[in-house]
Amino acid sequence: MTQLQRRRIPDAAVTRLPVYLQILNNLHATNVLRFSSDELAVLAGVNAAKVRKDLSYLGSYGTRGVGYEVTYLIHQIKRELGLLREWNVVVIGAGNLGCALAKFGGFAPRGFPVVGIVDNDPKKIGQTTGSLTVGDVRNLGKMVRDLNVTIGAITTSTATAQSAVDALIDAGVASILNFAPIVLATPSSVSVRNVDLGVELQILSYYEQMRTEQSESAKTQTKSSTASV
Amino acid sequence: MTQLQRRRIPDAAVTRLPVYLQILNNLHATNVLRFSSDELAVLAGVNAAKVRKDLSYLGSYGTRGVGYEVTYLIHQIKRELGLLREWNVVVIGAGNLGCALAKFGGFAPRGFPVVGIVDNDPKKIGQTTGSLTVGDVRNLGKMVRDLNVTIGAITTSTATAQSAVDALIDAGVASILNFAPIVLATPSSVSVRNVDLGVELQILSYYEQMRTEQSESAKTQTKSSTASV
DNA sequence: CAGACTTTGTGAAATTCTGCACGAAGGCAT
DNA sequence: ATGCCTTCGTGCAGAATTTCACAAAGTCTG
Repeated sequence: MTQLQRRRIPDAAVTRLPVYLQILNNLHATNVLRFSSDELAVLAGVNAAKVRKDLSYLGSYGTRGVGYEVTYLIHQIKRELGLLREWNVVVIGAGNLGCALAKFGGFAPRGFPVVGIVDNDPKKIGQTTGSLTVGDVRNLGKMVRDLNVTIGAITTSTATAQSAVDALIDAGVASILNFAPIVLATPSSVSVRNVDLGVELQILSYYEQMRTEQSESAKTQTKSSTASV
Repeated sequence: MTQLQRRRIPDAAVTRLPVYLQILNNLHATNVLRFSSDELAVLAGVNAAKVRKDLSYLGSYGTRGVGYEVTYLIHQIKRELGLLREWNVVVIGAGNLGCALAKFGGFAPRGFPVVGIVDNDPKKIGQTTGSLTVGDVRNLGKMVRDLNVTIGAITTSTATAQSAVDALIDAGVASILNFAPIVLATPSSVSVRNVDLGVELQILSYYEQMRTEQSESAKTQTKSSTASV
């Protein structure tokens, strides 16, 4: 029972906590003070017991017979996810997507300021996008150190994505958001989250086809699946 | 009892098949004819037994002692995922992201042509983006029927995302790619895939914080578990 | 303050997913 | 053909995740 070390939260629960946080922020914005696991479960589209178990990984912050306090739970989730501080982001690849991310102001207020953008194309280096100037990818190491970067977003072409991630890891960045449609080779100490619309569409295609075939065979069976990233 | 119906593939496997397909397409492009489960496992960053089990859901298409044929497997995965036909996509919300998706030509060649884009803002309706003209969301039903749309991509503001998905479901669309940072309320017969960069960043934040704390404590602790996503 | 009512927190069962281990099935060399 | 080598396909056990079910702990009412 001596649990000085932080409790480890199951991966599956970690992916749901940001969703809960989003919902609680909305509740807070509409002046809701308290919520029950049942209410949150409906809003998040999951089982109520799962909500309670997920929240219990943070500690026992509910009150039996009453529920949870919105603001307090928001704080606890933020604490657990490491959102009480900022994590600086650098974008690699100053193409359409990279520049859009750099210009988009929506990440800084959520704690993920984009503090730099780099490319390997001499024609792009030096151009400005939003409030940032595109740097040379060869100076990535210095940039990471000077600007205290912890997260790298890869928006390069597929062909250069692997060298981009190698450069990031070299520079000491261990959290990567990858937009290139490729599986990156990384040591297991590095976290990678892939965002690939092609993959998402193909997953939808599978379930769509299942439905199509099912309604064509016009019989019993109504099994469906909903998936979230 | 009678198993005329298609084998049901586990959800976890369905999400990996598109990744395998991607890799096999690359192998094909570099004139590789055959591959073993081991080779694909390395490229996909997963266990070889998992690869074999995943592929076995398609049928027994490997040759013992030899491996799998690249082109044949590509075809089988496409068949299973429903990628031998096209699935038409409509974009709801003609903002930055919506227009970018409409203009981006990368989906049509992969079997997901964007055939329409709509908005509810009179100022946007009638404008052209790429080869498409922004339609009125009130005509969504007709558009879905006339253009045989099966997938809807929601790129509206958070505030209008729910009414957008309601309209899609009304129109008979049951596969939804949602970019709005909100959990959509949908019947269980509808498939939803969420793409939310904020959620992804927050997940990365959790594991980054775990690493940070671990390297800071870097003492006395006997139990050290490595976190990898 | 007692009893009815609500909702949490969590063991335990059920389900899903993963990975090992090995028999089966092919190729290849002699 | 025979025997060796490689690699698939899969049964099974263990891990992870989800769900159930209920005691515990609180509120509320009269």
